[in-house]
Amino acid sequence: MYRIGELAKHFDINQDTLRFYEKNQLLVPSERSRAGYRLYTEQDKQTLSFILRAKAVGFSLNEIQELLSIEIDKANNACADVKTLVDHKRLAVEEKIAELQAFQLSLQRLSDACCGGDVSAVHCTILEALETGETKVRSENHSHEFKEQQDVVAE
Amino acid sequence: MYRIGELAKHFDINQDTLRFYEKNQLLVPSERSRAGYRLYTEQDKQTLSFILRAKAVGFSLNEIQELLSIEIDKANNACADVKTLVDHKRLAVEEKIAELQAFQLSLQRLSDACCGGDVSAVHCTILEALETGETKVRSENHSHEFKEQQDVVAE
DNA sequence: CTTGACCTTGGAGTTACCTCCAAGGTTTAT
DNA sequence: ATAAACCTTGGAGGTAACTCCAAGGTCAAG
Repeated sequence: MYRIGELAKHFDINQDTLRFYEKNQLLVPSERSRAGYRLYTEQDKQTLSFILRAKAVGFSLNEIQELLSIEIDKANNACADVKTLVDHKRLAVEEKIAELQAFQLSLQRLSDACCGGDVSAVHCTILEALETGETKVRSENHSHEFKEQQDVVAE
Repeated sequence: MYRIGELAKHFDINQDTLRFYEKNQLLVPSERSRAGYRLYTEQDKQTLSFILRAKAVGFSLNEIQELLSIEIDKANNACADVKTLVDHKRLAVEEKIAELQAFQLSLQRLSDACCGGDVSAVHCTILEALETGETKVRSENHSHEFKEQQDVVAE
């Protein structure tokens, strides 16, 4: 059993965040001490860990609640519905992974373009690294002048 | 050249979001028409695409700006610093990917535990699927007391 | 020349997600 | 038994990221 302060400290979050999660039914401590202190079980701790990790990869608290409330139960007829929901989430996660892997690759390219120095890359940004399959090589066209005026188009 | 409405429609976002991004220096349209209309180039469109994808995988606008402003330039002495930043980001992305893959796996298990029906799983939640290496099999302990979870997080 | 669909700006309002505060009760150490 | 370090509640405040609104300018079509 953890008290709110312990748990908060363990995950380096604010106690108020835990109270907030409780108010919003994301994480309700399994017990209360006689004095009314929140008491979190090991299971609660697991759940919190899940919540924080899900948050870190871009799920909203609403989505996380949705995930937490999924309970596949063969005795339940709604099983097919649940499966649909899960598969839907799975697709979303798959997309996120793909996005991140593209990121990963482009950051790698950015890193490689730098200092490592066997390539002739002179200039590179994340966008260029993402865009092109290879490290963008701009062999010396630094046309970084300011263009003074917005001389129109669009009639 | 795209006008704000076209671009917004293309990405299914609000025009005001684009104005907001401009105000916060995330995406400043390359040009303005004589009348003052924002004109976005193909390049701007690319950048927007990047911003939205980065957002989807949990980066804050501040972080995205940081990513966008990374410019590896061999002529620049700050190259090592940039490499450090990039590698740092790369680590963060790697972690996100790992998290998502764990998710992926557990969702898969959830899905498999359902309907597919060759296993004897009777009950399974995302937490249990994450926790255990195998599909959690609870052969018949339905302690489904009522949990009155009323007011779910906003709606 | 008017209509309607565009666009502009500044500023206010909203939502999600916390974070802080005040007033007070509980526990533990000295 | 008093201090400190915990905890409680309700409610206000804060930040990020939009989202909406009003008043008005632009532009192609009829």
